Amino acid sequence: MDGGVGKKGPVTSSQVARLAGVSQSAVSRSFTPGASIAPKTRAKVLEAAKALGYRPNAIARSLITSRSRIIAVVMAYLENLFYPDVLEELGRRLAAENYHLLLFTGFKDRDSDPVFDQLMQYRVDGIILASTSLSSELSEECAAAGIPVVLFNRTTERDAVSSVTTQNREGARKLADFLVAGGHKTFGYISGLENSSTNRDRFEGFREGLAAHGFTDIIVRTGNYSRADAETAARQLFALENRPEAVFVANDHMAVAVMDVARYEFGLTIPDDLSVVGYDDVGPARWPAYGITTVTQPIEGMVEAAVRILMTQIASGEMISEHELLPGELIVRTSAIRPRNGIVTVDGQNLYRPEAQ
Amino acid sequence: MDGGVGKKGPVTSSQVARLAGVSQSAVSRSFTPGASIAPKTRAKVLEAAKALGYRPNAIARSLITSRSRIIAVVMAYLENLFYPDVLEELGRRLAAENYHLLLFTGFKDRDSDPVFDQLMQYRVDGIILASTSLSSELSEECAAAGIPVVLFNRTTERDAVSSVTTQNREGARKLADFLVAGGHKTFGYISGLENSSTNRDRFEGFREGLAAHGFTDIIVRTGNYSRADAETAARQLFALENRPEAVFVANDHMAVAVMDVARYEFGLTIPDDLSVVGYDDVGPARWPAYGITTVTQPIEGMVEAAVRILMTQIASGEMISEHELLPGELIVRTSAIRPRNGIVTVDGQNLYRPEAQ
DNA sequence: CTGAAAGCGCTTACAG
DNA sequence: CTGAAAGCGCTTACAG
Repeated sequence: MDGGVGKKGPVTSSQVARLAGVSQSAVSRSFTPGASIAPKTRAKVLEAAKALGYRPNAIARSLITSRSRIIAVVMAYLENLFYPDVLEELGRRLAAENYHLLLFTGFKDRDSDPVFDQLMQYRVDGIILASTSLSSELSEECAAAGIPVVLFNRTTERDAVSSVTTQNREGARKLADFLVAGGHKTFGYISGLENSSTNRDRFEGFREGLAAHGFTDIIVRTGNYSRADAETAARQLFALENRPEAVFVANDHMAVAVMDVARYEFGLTIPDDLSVVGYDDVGPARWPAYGITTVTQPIEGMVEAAVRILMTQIASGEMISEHELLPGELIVRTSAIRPRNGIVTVDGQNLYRPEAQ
Repeated sequence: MDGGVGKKGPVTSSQVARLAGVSQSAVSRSFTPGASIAPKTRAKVLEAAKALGYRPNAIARSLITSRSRIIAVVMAYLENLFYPDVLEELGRRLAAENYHLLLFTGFKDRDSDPVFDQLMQYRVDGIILASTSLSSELSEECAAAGIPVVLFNRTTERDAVSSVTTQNREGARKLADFLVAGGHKTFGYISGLENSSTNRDRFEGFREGLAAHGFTDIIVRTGNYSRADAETAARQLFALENRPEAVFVANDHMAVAVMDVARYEFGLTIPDDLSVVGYDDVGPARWPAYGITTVTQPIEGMVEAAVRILMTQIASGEMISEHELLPGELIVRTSAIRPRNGIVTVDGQNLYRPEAQ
């Protein structure tokens, strides 16, 4: 019997109590931080617990405290490396708060019902929602059920549900400024999912930015945040007689695909024949083969905010929504022609900050 | 009160029972597939449940059945896209089996104790372990505690714990054959984590394969499965006076970094100046910028096997270990000089199958 | 500081 | 097919 773990399944607090010669309550108190228990008693209990290999049953504890210490993370697809990065940071952060991460992924991002049902059955303490199509439906259902929800990297019209995003509109406007300052005259946009708030904000910011300089024509194609669709969109765009000089792709994940199509199918040289800018500052954007000029989304800050909002709401029991809006930075690399002015170097990174001059 | 969900928290089976005019047992039976309940009674119950927005409390159910229907997935890092792909497939597959996925990630892959403690407290029904450093320790602790474990993409010396891997040794041998057939005479290897079984198998297969053709010298550098370390290793390798003509990088994730260093820091043309082969067939390996000649690891098959092994063990209660060893295919792309013979095209993919001739 | 007792929301023999 | 009752492993007033 290594460590006292026998065939009869996990050890219970009563078994520990018997061995330690105390009541079952005393065992429970020994494992509850801040409970009123004599140090001596506690020591006896911990010794017995160790001898038997006892660990409190979190399921039983949940039932009585009606706190599962589980946070559900809904992330339909992980194809875009941005999300695995977020997931890793969430794992770290939630563990630090002594919470656990129940992951919902790999489902066809259409109907929320099955997912919602599971969430409810496990009485999760909170939900982080990073799935575009599901957002509105699911978040309303959860809010109605009194479960704290934070939308991650997206918002809905309803103000009542908390969200963490970055300043997509401002970021996209900066990209427009950057491209105009670089001397480009014609522009294309390869969009993400058309009903996603992030896509809308990025497109609007881009349009506003260009309009401010008198450019009102943007050739738009749809990439749906997927590599395959982005490739198709790029093919359409580059086959055009009047191919735009600069293309803003709604995220880096697609921008990589767009650059591949430009180079390997159309023989274009980047940035001489075509400038490409993206969004997110995801891994491949930093690889020399791509060197994408892009706007960062600060994952650590976003995750920290999401967890903080959730913890606050769980602790207070109040459903007061918060909206955290973090800034992003335009990082200048090699995928687009650079303007003469406005680029500053900070910590070895080239940033576009025209206002700093 | 939308849907009957009021302030007093989730609805219980007793409340449904009262509304439906039946016993609480009857409500429970209505939600238990195969339980003995009259269709009429069940209809009444379901109606009442719907009116109140009732969902069975999975926590309470777990407590009594001592089945949590939760599978823990331990995956220290998600930097290598292979793992997010696995995770997505696991999400799909486990959901199909009506299981849930508790994810442990983002921890410093050193000491297993905190992770193990959490696993135990939640009484997970099974564990899928895809973290190199933790494997041996954690898997033994879990086995001792009677929790089914499957090692994913790794094995330990102890035969007692189940595992799912691909034929790394055979795959690496094929790569050696391929490179020799391509006319290469000098060889390098950039390794993964040196204590990982996968790395050991790949290296041994490679060495055996080369030795069979009379090549016994391999210049080895350590990449630890990380991009940063792989870059350093590549720099060392390429700075050598007698740089090898062909390099086998232990996985595609690192191979991308190695190719970047070769091209952008050493000005090498691939494959004219240098042949690179990898392993896994991960996303970027398929991008035209890399086109890595590599050996596949069939994610769907691996996940299917891992889940199947777990389900079997959970159902039987027996701790009989299984070892699933899936084959991989050598896919020929553009990162290495091709041999004249042995390449066949199947479903639009070029495979190296010299024996098929 | 401690123990006896109630109770969290279910499942499941048991008796009818 | 149905209901009353026991019990899963805990936490937490309550009384001492």
